[in-house]
Amino acid sequence: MNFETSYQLILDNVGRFIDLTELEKQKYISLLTEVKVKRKTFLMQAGDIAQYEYFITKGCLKVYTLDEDGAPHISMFAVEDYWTGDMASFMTKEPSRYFIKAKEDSELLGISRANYDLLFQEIPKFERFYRILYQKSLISYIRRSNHGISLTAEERYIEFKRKYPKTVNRITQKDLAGYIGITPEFMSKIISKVNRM
Amino acid sequence: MNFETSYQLILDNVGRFIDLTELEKQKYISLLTEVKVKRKTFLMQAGDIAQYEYFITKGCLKVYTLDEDGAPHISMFAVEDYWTGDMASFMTKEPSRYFIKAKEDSELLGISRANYDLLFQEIPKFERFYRILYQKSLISYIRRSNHGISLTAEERYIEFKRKYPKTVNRITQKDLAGYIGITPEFMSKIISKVNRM
DNA sequence: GAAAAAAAATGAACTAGTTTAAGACTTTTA
DNA sequence: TAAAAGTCTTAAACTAGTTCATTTTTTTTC
Repeated sequence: MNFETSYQLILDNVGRFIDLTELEKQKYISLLTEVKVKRKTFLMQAGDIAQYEYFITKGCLKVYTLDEDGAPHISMFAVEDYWTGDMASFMTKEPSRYFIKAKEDSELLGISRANYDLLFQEIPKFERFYRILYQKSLISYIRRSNHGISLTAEERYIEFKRKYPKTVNRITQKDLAGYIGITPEFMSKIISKVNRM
Repeated sequence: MNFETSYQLILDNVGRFIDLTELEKQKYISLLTEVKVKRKTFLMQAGDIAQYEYFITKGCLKVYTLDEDGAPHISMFAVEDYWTGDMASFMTKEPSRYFIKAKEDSELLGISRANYDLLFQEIPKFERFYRILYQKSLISYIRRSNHGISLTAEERYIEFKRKYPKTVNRITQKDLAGYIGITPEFMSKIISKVNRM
């Protein structure tokens, strides 16, 4: 993808919540870093300090941790038009416990911590953009953390399919199990049961 | 509690992230509504549209939903210096699925949706305040929704006790079970096991 | 396009957490 | 302050989800 196109994507995303002048758009874009990651390579690993927050313009990545037993727990699948990273590490500058690995060749736009801080000084309107972005994310995380605790694994799978019908086809059953919070074996059973219904 | 004191609490809370002039403080306070709720009464019920977001200056409330079987799922215990409400309903003006019930006589400061919108026009700095507030909440919800899925009930209980040692003593075991996501019977077993260790 | 590696399916034995029920203890209300 | 209502404990039978082991199918790599 040429960068014109990927800049257009991020400007459209920002444009949903705030209006920018041409000058502000140029300034904003000058603060971004273009990043490409090949399939099966890491954008970030546990132990790293998160240097960037990313906007995905192309591809698919998984964000996950490993528990003490080495079992993966997937916290999100990041696809086009999504923001990703480890915000806790990005803000505190402490080492992350997350891995971010590309499932497909992917293209991202990153903002460094220094530029993120600068952005608010240069274009204070971005406080509003992030206020609304975080507010919306918060609403969906609150819903997810309640659902996670009150629905059965089968219900969570049906919910995921309903909410992200395209993403289901881009990820393996094993990764979906890691997201839903069950073993791949049980995921397999659920899927064959749901398909039979 | 006199209102001087409760205003001081909310101004201190806001003051952690932004600096306000005396004039801005007065303006802000003029947008707030004082609310008292007696123990065992509701601040809000499922079906209501959330008219306010609340800051708690005194007391303890539980925020919960009921699932199809009528079983309660508690999403938070709100105590002094916390913010609460149903942000989804507050923003979209759609009916809430949450109940908020006082566990102790409580005092709150509410901001209505109209005043919340006005606040950003009058004191744009508040975009920054809420950007930071939501960002921090998001970080802790992301952590919680991952923990919820990867820890056992016993581990979640130990984690809760470590993180909110004071709150544990203000709520019943039954409510704690509703928060942890297990039955009161199993909560009872976990507590007697953990105390024996 | 063959070989190697990874993912998916299936089944049997197991465990964390639920359900139901009943009695003891504590708090609330009149 | 007695009665009622709610909370906590314990235990036995149950179910959703795990673990481990094996085979089949799909994807990746050279």
